[in-house]
Amino acid sequence: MDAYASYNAGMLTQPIQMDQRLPPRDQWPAINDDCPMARMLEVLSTRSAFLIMREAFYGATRFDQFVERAEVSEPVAAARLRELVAEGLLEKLPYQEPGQRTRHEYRLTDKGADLLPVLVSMVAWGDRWLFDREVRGRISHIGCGGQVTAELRCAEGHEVGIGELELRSTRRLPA
Amino acid sequence: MDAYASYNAGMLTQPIQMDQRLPPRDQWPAINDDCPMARMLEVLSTRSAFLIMREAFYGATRFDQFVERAEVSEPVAAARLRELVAEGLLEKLPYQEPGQRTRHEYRLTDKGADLLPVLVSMVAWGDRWLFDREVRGRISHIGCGGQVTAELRCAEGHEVGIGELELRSTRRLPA
DNA sequence: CTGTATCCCAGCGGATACTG
DNA sequence: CAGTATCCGCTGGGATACAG
Repeated sequence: MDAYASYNAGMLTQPIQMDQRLPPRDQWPAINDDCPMARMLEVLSTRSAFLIMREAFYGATRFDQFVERAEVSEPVAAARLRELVAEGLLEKLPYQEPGQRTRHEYRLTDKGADLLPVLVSMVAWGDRWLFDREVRGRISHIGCGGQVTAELRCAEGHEVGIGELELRSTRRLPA
Repeated sequence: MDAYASYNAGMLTQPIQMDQRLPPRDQWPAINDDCPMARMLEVLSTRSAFLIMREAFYGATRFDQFVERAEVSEPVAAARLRELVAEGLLEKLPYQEPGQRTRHEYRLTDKGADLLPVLVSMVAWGDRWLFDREVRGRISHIGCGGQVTAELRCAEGHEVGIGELELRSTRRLPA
């Protein structure tokens, strides 16, 4: 029980089969190696990476746009863009406007675009708790125009509050 | 137009009144000072802070639990816990079990608990893109038992994809 | 316009040892 | 059990200058 409690410490980790025997303690994988949140923080580890991604969502595609709008220095922008491309969150594509030389643009990949719920929920939290406001109309649904937020919902469609959550530890056993 | 385009560079910032005259460029507030996401990253700036918060959600309350489960060193845990308490994400409460001396426990505040959508969306992204899986049952709704995820939804209840979003720049003018 | 090279500083975070 | 003190290496990130 104590072993399980300790082993299952990561809420945000992998599925566990509770009926299996546990391997020796020293063979347990590190919690953070199996935690998708911890791994996500390795991909998007720095403040500047978030800022670059923010501007990519807003529509920045060129190097100087990222530098100015994310308010980071050129070396930092270059490093983050290179890393984000390597991680597959952005892609660097050649394009050519008529009569211009070939240029490159940074575009969100599906993998990168799928981070939007993370950014949106961060924004919602910041608005509520750091600016003490609920901002409406920042992001809306094309067509119906409804305000878009990141909310916790269950498969049945119910909106879920923090008190209505059942958190199951889901640590996977090592192979 | 160019001025507006540049001034409005932050998708994730504050409401702008487009019909007002702009102040001189050098009086514009820094983009990141007005961006709730950037400000949120100051509060929760480090990897270890996220790990500590993760364990708080999972139920850790004591110092040694945070150290073991978040896999951070004692000095780091102490520093992060102190900062998170100062920021109001956790609170340090005295408690006493019968026959024991007074101890302290770290509890999520409302402000801290409200970060759950951020963590959940990070987890969902990590599961999908770093572990190549969709995990079901990690977090569920007490009562109906339905899987809980952080989704982008509009006020009308529609699930919103990345292509269906209208991002309005909402930068507030300086006072 | 899109970077790279170099220098420099501050802060994160581990290891170790020590205290109430 | 719950930290603090100290040391030290690594990295993020700014400033500046230079290059294709």
